[in-house]
Amino acid sequence: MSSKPEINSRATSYDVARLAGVSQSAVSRCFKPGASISKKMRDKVVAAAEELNYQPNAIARSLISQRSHMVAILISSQINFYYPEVLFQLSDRFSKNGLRVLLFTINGEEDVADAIDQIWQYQADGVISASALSIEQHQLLQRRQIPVVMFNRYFYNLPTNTIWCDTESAVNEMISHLKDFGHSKFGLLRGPDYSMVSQERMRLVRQAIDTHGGQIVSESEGNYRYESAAAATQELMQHRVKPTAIIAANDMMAMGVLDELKNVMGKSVPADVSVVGFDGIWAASFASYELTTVRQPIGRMAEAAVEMIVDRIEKPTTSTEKRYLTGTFVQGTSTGPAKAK
Amino acid sequence: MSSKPEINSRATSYDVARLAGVSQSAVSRCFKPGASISKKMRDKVVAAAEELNYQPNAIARSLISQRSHMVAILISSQINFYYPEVLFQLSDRFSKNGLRVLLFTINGEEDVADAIDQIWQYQADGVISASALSIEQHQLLQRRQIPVVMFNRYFYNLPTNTIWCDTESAVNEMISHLKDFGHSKFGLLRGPDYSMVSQERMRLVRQAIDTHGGQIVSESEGNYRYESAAAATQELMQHRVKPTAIIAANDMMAMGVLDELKNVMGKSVPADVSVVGFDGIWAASFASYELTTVRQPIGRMAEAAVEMIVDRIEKPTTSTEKRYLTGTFVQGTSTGPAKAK
DNA sequence: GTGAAAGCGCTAACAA
DNA sequence: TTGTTAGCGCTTTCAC
Repeated sequence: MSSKPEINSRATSYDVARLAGVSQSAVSRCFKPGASISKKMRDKVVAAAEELNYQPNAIARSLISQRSHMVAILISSQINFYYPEVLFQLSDRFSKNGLRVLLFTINGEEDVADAIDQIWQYQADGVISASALSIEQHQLLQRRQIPVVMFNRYFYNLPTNTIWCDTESAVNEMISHLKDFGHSKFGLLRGPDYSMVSQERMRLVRQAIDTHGGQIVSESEGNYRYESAAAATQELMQHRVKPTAIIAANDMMAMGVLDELKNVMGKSVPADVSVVGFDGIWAASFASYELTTVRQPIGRMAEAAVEMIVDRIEKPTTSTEKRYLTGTFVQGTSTGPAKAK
Repeated sequence: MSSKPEINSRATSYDVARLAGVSQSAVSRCFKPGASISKKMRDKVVAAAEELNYQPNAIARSLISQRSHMVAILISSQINFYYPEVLFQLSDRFSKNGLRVLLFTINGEEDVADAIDQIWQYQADGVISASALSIEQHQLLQRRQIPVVMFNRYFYNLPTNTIWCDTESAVNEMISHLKDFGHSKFGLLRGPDYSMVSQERMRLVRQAIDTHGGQIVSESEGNYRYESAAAATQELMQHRVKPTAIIAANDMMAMGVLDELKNVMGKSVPADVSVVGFDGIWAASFASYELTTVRQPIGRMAEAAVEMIVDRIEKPTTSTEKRYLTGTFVQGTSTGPAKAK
């Protein structure tokens, strides 16, 4: 009766072993899936464990087995609806895969450096980066043998594990859709210059406009955030030749464009101007916006990212891979016939 | 020259000690803030550590020191803009405090139970719960001596650490504001019945309506989510006596109400109906909504939560505390003069 | 199938 | 101030 450890103090595998009258290693085996152990032994141990409320100490386990079963997620803490969607999708899936999430919200370059150190110190098994990562930082992780999967970003000419959204055909559809509505004068709202996502999207847009005909009458740059769209919209619309359709590099800014046009400039969307975005975030589907956009299959991308990192953790020699998931064109009510001249 | 450990294999404090020609414990001390160590020794160790790219293994440190420096955050993964705001605020602050975040996104009751086990196994130093937690689950954490801070929820008659938003005076202002606009027929859109936040908000609303005069002509219930507002709005407006102002238990639903009224029912807001919400989430301030609402000081609440859990971690005997931060009334453009009969 | 024993990498007495 | 030593709680050979 007195073999119970102090109330309040946590039971260890030794306590369980003593109570069950077996060796400590037997207890360990009992909690290791697929270990060879007789039913009788298992029952004894489980009973003792239950009585003592025993659960293995994951920290000790990590130390000896060199596997923390923790995965780090790096994600921008910028207020932007895209990141939370990605984060929650990833997190939900990691827990289903028996992995814990170590969260690092990133506000600036220093945060990344710090996160990378913590990842190293805490022996995270892998990293998903949905935040800016420099080549040096990526290489540092590689040198430390920590598998990395980049979410929606990659480096040129560098083997990386990447989940990317291929929007080429969707962009084509989008421009063709605008063209069908009679649009030929486009305004472009780019993302930040350093953003590969923005570069790629804008490249595809230009290419599609070339193909389908039309011209870009004005351009401006935002920082992906809602607020940045207000000034950018003014800039786009102040041009001598006004665009009849505005293409923003992400939904967040497209929502800002729409709001500026409707609620500040007194324009009507899509009667006066059509607006399109990229991402397919949830908010873009709200009745006040109903954006026409190119949707990323965020759920499937998260699924793929988790799968990819799990594979690399289990088999570190697995070669790098880029997975391109196809984005889809989604027609909302933010686009309509171009206003007759 | 050959005392360097295998390239690729991580350096330990022993490797550093060997290279620096000192004892392993000296290395340990060097990385422990405030340990007594001579400058000369520190320089030697730091140089060796740098050469080997040494950083202490946090897992081993946690095992021996019984402090993981990890804090668990439980948060609903429901698609609702409120939670991500809270999560990012908390996470940013935890990293500033030298604590790592172990994230648990919660989809249902089972997820909570699972998270609680993981928290125990991973020896999280503390827990912030911004998700539903049963009394039993809370008590289990208490029995395991893990400090818990509840974010925006608490139990009656049970000592808990809680961060709560006091909206009483703001609600009064809100109702008085509506009254000034000539509103006297209110529609209430409650949150789920089990939600204390909703109960409290609705209680204060009723109380304020009693005080200022007016009647509740119709009521319905939603689940806090945007989508649930559509049907609820129809229900509210189908009543014989129609409300001129609708009060929703959170902004997310208020946005849904506004969209249903404007974009589906063809009403004008606030000309036909006024709409108010609770929370003060970022999206509620977008030009398409500009909700009149009661704002929670989310940043300060997060700050308080972090402070509270840090205190409890450092001094476990600290008594429980409830902190009530005051919400503020924010006037948007979703409210205006009541339509003359 | 089971037990004994050797660590994983670190911190924290305790001596010197 | 520094080094020696004993674990933290577990996994994993290795005998039996």
